[in-house]
Amino acid sequence: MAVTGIDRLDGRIIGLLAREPRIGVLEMSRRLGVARGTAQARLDRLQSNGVIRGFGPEVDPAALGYPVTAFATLEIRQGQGADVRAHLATVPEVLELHTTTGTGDMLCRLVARSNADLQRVIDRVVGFDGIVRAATAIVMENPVPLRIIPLVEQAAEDSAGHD
Amino acid sequence: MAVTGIDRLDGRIIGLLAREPRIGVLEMSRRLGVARGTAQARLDRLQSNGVIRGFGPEVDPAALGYPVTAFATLEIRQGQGADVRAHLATVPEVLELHTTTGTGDMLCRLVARSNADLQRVIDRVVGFDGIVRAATAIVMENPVPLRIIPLVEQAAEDSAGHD
DNA sequence: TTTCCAGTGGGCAACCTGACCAGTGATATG
DNA sequence: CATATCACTGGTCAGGTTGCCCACTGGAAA
Repeated sequence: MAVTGIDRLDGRIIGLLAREPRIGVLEMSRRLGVARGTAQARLDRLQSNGVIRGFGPEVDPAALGYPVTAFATLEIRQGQGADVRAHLATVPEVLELHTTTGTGDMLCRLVARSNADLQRVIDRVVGFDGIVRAATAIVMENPVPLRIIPLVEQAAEDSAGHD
Repeated sequence: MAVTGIDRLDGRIIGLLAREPRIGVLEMSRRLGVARGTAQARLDRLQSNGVIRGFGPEVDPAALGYPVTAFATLEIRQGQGADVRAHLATVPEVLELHTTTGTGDMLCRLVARSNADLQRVIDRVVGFDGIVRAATAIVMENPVPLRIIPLVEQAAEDSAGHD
């Protein structure tokens, strides 16, 4: 079914939702200048498409007492990948894990209560047999926090031609 | 301001919201077995605390036509940091940017329409004077997608003692 | 003891949702 | 050309939810 293109209206819906997440379908249709049913249908489609995965609460780890973020590049012993994945999944401070090409085999995002606490987290992460080596980079600043709107706008424009 | 501890009830609220984001305060209070006002007040506090940053839609880049994710480690020429940050902020495919300690100076998350397209994105990213060198790791699998619930539970348990 | 705070349980009007429906214009399809 | 199909409009409806109010309770701190 080709790529799930989105048009400008879809883009505006996502933008609106990003700016004011608690907005209802009715208010949304008013701002967009379309009928409520249309806004409803578009939103339903975006969700069943998988373009919008959900509206989960965005929790700030810092506010939870975990102000330190780090990225760790892990080198894995051959054939231990599955075990390492399972191990890392049990560590709450591992927020995200990817397997990658390149120098390391895996990349994970960690948080900790302090720089000192990061040592504990890293020990727990690498204290597992399949992990050969770990290189950690502590995050100092976050000039661009995780964002999606510019990409949504790009995608909406791209598909505008054949729409 | 001490650390913004959360207790078990807060933890359950966040968990509930994560599982069923479209749930209302009334239904939430029913599930939690507390009065509606309590659920309301807790939720308000979590939001003004900054623990819950918002309820923005989670958009899947893959569904938008960007199925390829990569991480790039950038080395920056001394004193060019601010310029590079500004440059990267203008690239829609840059989803996230951090300045870090360690081998590189910055780490950014990229998406692209294909492996071939990733070349275009990287060219655009590094086609800027202040960037000395870039090392890119393409994401193959994502065994642990960005998550927060385990950490929330951890935080809720930790503060349960002195609560 | 008094005050403060979080929580309870209830009530109220206004609003929103999900579900319908008939009608319209544009775009395929025969 | 006639006919489906599709997305959209604009409207209705009952039922649920929200935001706001109130009085009351129990625990903790001053």
